[in-house]
Amino acid sequence: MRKGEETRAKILDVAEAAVLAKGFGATSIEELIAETGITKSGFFYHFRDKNELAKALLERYLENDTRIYDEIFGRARELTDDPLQALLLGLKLLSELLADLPNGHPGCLVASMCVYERSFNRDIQQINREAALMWRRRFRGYFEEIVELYEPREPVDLDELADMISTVLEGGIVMSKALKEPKSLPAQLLLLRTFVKLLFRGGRSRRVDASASQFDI
Amino acid sequence: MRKGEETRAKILDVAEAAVLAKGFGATSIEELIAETGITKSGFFYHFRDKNELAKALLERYLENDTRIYDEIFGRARELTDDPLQALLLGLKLLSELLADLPNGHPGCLVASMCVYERSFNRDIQQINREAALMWRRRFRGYFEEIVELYEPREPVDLDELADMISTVLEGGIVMSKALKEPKSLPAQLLLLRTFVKLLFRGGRSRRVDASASQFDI
DNA sequence: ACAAAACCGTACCATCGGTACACGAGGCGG
DNA sequence: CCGCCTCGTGTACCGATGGTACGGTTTTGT
Repeated sequence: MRKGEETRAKILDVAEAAVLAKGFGATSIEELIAETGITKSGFFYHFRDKNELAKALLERYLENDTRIYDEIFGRARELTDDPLQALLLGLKLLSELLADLPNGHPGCLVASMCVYERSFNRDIQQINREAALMWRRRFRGYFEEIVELYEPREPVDLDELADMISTVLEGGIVMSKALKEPKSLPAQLLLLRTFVKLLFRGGRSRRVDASASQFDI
Repeated sequence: MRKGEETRAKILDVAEAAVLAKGFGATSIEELIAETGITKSGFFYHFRDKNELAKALLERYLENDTRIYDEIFGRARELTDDPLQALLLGLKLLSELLADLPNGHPGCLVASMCVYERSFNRDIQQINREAALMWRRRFRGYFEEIVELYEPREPVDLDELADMISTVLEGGIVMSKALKEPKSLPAQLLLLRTFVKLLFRGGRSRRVDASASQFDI
């Protein structure tokens, strides 16, 4: 029981690295079992087909993703009472985390699977969609707290605003890879941070004491 | 000689649609020749291997891409003397164009090929990089004109700012596909437009007559 | 009319995803 | 200690695919 999950995890580890490096289609099962030290039968014992591998890969990736976001934005929230400051700090922390990755961001599995689209099962597309909606809910929640205190200088839809964080992250990953400049991704995230700052700061604050919002984190 | 290019173009048409729908790896040559009405030998007469198909595909895609940008931002530039207004108008026109695509943006080949990365030849990666740098130069040019007249409210790097347009476009495509909401991409682009507006407007204008910049396009 | 360009037909090969099925090591409870 | 279940191994096989090789044929420009 324990051993099985170990092997399974090892397959997923190897597969994730390969998929992020070469794409899902270019990752062969034979290559995975060679590096894992397993046989073909062994592989198909754990995963019925390649589709189920993709599913498991995606689910594990998203769990880890959620954990990281919870940690970063949770920590930011602990450090300040102001929701705007918390988000700005969270974006900065995330940017620093991304900048510290030695070889740049390895790539996003969601984006990787999005490219394939119709080659995959419906449930994978569903997982992808739910992941995007999950991100939207998360960041929208942050922005809802913010607009209770700060009036945006321009009218914006909170869903779209929330989506922009995911958009810049996904786009930043693509552009970082295209440019071969790992620093591009964290830079773009900081630029998005500037946008959030411009959007809510300098505008009329809805709360009485807005002095704290003038500090630059 | 003319006929050859016709067939070649037809192959590229079929291939582009297939690649954008299913990804490059999931697109089989046999499928392409079936839909093109050509034989395998005929295919390999035009392209030495799949790699060269990818290269031709990418080059053609980028030429078309450049043409569209030239047209849109050229038209915007003709309609106003103000570089900021021109860019804001261009972004709006581009957003409208993207919103009018019935099935949403078909996908970006650059992003599609970025995912594959190491499965491709060096020259494809090089083309990808040069495409990204080309976009950077284009948009940086626009921003350079702008900063001569408008002082940004926050200090920004012009390369990063230029990259953000590509970033939002690429990320918007990914998120649109993940969310299955084609309208997300044009919405994100308009949000980026809001950012540009906030960044340069309301700040001190460097020119004497800044009244025109207060019009909302 | 002639040569080059633009294919067609066929045969073949290695790899890959996937199936099927028989068998074996190891732990765990009874 | 027996038998069962988990977790695999080993082998053989299938269809599809990318790719090669090569000879033949049609189409086209000149």
